[in-house]
Amino acid sequence: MADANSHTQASPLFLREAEIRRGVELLYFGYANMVRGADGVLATRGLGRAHHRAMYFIARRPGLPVSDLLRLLAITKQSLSRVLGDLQTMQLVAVAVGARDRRQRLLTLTTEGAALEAALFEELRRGMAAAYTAAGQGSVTGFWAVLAGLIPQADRPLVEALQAGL
Amino acid sequence: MADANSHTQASPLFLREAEIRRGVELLYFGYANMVRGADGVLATRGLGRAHHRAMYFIARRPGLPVSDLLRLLAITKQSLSRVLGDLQTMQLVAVAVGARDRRQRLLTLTTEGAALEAALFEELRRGMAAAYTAAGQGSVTGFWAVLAGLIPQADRPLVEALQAGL
DNA sequence: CGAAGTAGGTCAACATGGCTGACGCAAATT
DNA sequence: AATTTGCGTCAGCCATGTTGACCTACTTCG
Repeated sequence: MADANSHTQASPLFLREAEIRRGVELLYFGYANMVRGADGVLATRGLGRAHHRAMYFIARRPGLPVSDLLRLLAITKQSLSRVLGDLQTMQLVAVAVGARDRRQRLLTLTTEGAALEAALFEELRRGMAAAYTAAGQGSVTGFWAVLAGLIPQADRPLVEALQAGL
Repeated sequence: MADANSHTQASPLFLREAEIRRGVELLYFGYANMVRGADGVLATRGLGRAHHRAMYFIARRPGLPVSDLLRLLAITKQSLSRVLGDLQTMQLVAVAVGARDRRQRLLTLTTEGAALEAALFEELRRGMAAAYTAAGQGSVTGFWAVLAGLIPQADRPLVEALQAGL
């Protein structure tokens, strides 16, 4: 890590191709390894990564309307409906009619769904906590800052809303 | 692990669930947005993300044997062979018989393949460079450190070999 | 040398999770 | 009253992953 700072003066080199590629590759492998951890748990239930993503966001924002989940996942409603159908059939997700807007379907995890999500999250937590610890707290801020910079302006409110009021 | 936390007063909170979830989410959205950038270029050629990943690593390590590419992508050879077949048919990738080991097929990009990879890389570069700039150089080191920590020990040499001798 | 292991290719069948397009309905908005 | 919005659904297609079986060519090792 002292090595990574070895170009102390040279700003012109800051955006060199090698540094971009390093970021691309670490992001690729880091993401792949993070999600791989949960696959084992998912397999025991016959679920896939798409189910995990949906459950994750529902856990994060109980009462989430379908339209919000669609925006977060950035997939079509046809794709989501298959996943959501599975989760409802398996009694992992429950829907409620919106109070303010009765057209909305508000999504929540059932008790069983919450338990499964917790088990899945534990897999993510294990890897992420180890990475935070190995890198040190100072690194975590930088990690967040660069990743936030990858998200287009237009999408940031979506992500921030997810993380608001923790 | 107590040691890594010991330099702040809020140590017990360092690995709080909210901070883990923030990392998970930023990693998810950051990765998704990075790769989305190249989709437009890929679509003009009728290619998918799997083709991009293969071309990326071949560009990164010209003369890469198939077995190494398989390890990097972590997919089966049957899956890869479809992708590689497409790329060879489209004259984007060329194969050569290994000199030391004649069983090996060493992969390289053709001139046309290299041009396409450059265009795809430019899409990645744009987003990553903007994120590096917005976050600042200090953040980039932390970004790398945390991501590296997500990669299991066993896989690190693979990634480091990719980045060696830049 | 001969046996065993390795690098790679191939056929076939199947699963997952995206997509488009076309409809329909109930509820909210104007 | 007309329009828009939120959601669901049928039907079919595509990209990309999987398993398992089987094959050749080449290298390595006893």
